[in-house]
Amino acid sequence: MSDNTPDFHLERFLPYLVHRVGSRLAEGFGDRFAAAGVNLVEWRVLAVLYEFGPQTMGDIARRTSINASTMTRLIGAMEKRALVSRERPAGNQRTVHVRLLDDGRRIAASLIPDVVAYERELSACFTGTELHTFKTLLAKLFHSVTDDPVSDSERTDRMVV
Amino acid sequence: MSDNTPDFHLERFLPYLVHRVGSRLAEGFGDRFAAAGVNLVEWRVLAVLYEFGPQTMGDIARRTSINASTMTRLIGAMEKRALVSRERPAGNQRTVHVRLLDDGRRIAASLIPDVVAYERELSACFTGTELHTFKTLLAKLFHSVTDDPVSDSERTDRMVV
DNA sequence: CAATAATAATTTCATATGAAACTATTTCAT
DNA sequence: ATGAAATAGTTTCATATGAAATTATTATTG
Repeated sequence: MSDNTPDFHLERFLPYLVHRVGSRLAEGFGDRFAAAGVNLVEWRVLAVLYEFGPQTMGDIARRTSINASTMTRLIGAMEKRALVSRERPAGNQRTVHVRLLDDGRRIAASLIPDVVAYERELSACFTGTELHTFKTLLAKLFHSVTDDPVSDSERTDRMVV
Repeated sequence: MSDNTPDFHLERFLPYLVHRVGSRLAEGFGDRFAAAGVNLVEWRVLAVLYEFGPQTMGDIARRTSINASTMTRLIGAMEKRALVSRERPAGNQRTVHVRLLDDGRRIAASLIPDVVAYERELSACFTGTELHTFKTLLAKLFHSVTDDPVSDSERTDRMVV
């Protein structure tokens, strides 16, 4: 054993495993949105707005793992299509609150059954227990490598409501 | 219950969970390569060459989930830096065999301890059993959504050797 | 054994992306 | 309260990316 490199196998390397699964899932996702007139990243934005309600650019960026400058452009484009609205709230003028408009909400809602079906297809290889375990471990890992998943505006909303 | 949309929660939605974990892991990965003079996608290429030996452009593309045209550019750049070599083999002139050169192999080998350490940090939130289960489920899902992970040249290698 | 189809890689082209610089607003410290 | 630091979002700019067209080679089939 004069070899000092640890024994390493790509097929059991965590980032590799996650990356390839992520790529594959994203690919398979594509066509499901074409009909609704949105792409994958736009779906992600609609989904977090649908799920968590009105929120700041930064919150959406964090929740979708989309870069801030990309987010500016993305929300700009979605605003033009009247899927979302943008507003600087009176309370904090440096933030921008984004909210779903009717068309955006309609599209989001119409996609839910599709994505649920997609997930069901994907999960066909798992038992119910496996699926549950898998999701739990994914969430656990995510939280472990994340300091603050999401910040202010969500909390503000909770307090206000 | 006049509501016909299935109850849907993003935080338990498989593609969402995978995507955000993947993004996070990729981010954390970045700086570990800067010193060695390669970026994330270049690391991926080096890693599959290191693990699976000489192979075609297509094989690398499939294994790394990197698009074919991106791969052409990427291998071109790595060839210029003498990390890999490119050759049209006599047997099949329409394929291109890529192999690690000394510098590429050296860099790959030098990064292994780093990425192993990175994985260990990531896995700190898991028990040994959880980590094993997690990887197994990731691999299972990947294979389930994949027809043919990798094709010819690898098999050819096996037969020839 | 041509003619056609399929495959592998590359090139072109239009678009998407992220880092860094910039602007505006709010928070902090003295 | 005033100046300094921090934060949120946008803009600029250079680079990365993928889809489709292109070229070259190998397989198929009539």
